[in-house]
Amino acid sequence: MEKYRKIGFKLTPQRIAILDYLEGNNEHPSAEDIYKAVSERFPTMSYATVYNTMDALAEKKCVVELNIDTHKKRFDPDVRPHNHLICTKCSQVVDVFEKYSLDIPKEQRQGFEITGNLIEFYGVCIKCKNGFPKKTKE
Amino acid sequence: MEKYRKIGFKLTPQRIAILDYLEGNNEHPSAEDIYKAVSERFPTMSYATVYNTMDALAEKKCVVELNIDTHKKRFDPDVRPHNHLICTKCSQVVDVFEKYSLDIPKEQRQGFEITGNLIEFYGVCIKCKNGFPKKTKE
DNA sequence: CTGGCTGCAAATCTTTTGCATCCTG
DNA sequence: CAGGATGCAAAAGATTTGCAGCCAG
Repeated sequence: MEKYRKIGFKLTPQRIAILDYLEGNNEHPSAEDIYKAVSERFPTMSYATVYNTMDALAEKKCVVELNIDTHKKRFDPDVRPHNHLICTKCSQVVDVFEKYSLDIPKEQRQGFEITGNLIEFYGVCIKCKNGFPKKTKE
Repeated sequence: MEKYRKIGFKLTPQRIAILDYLEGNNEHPSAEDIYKAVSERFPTMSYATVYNTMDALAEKKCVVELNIDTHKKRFDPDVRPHNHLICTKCSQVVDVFEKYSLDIPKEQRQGFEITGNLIEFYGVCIKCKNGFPKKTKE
């Protein structure tokens, strides 16, 4: 926790509650997930605070924003380089730490300077395969 | 054009205008881009029609929906399997047709049945590198 | 004490929906 | 001529913003 203060991230009770929720969380929660979980402890918690906090954390590279859903940002508190495996039925996202080194042949780079890559694997998770899909909106 | 009618896709003047706009377009346009371009010819064109048409095309696999931006869907009229290279400064997206075969070791699959993958390469395009970034909102 | 943080409400942006009308096949 | 498509306006969902009051450093 001290590390946050050191990098100029002011710790408030709300922020600590969010950090607690994110600690070790590998469910790639959305802003809504975070809001719902944390507002149980902080009934006055607002979305503005969730978004502010997540923006600040992303800026300090303490969290990664995922563009997996089109119109719902999700957050990954694990900032180690890794890829994702996404269930096409229930949208669950799990981490894949296998390393892949990918290169684009020069002829195909179109002048870009490559800085990195992200692999999204798609599949069907074990629950959905067995006919017990986790409920989601879509 | 005949091929659309054959697969049960009813052709209206608006739809033909959208298809014309998409033909050979490799700029991965958003609904807004499509709406703006096509409504010049069809002043009464509505977003509802753009979304309806794109949904219908996606369902017939004539177009692919891209989740590159968080809350702005983009469309790719090129349905051949390929990956994308995205400029982190101006959000331009270019196609990469190099083939990569990626596999997740069994131990890391967590019971998933893998169906596919998508690679997003990140980089800085030649214009942004040279200090002439294409204007975007963000 | 001061600048950054909070929380409410209102605004914004993208996408969806309801529905009466229109027109392709 | 029937069923799907259109287009308007309103609704919905996610995120952002304005701003007054609060509190960590």
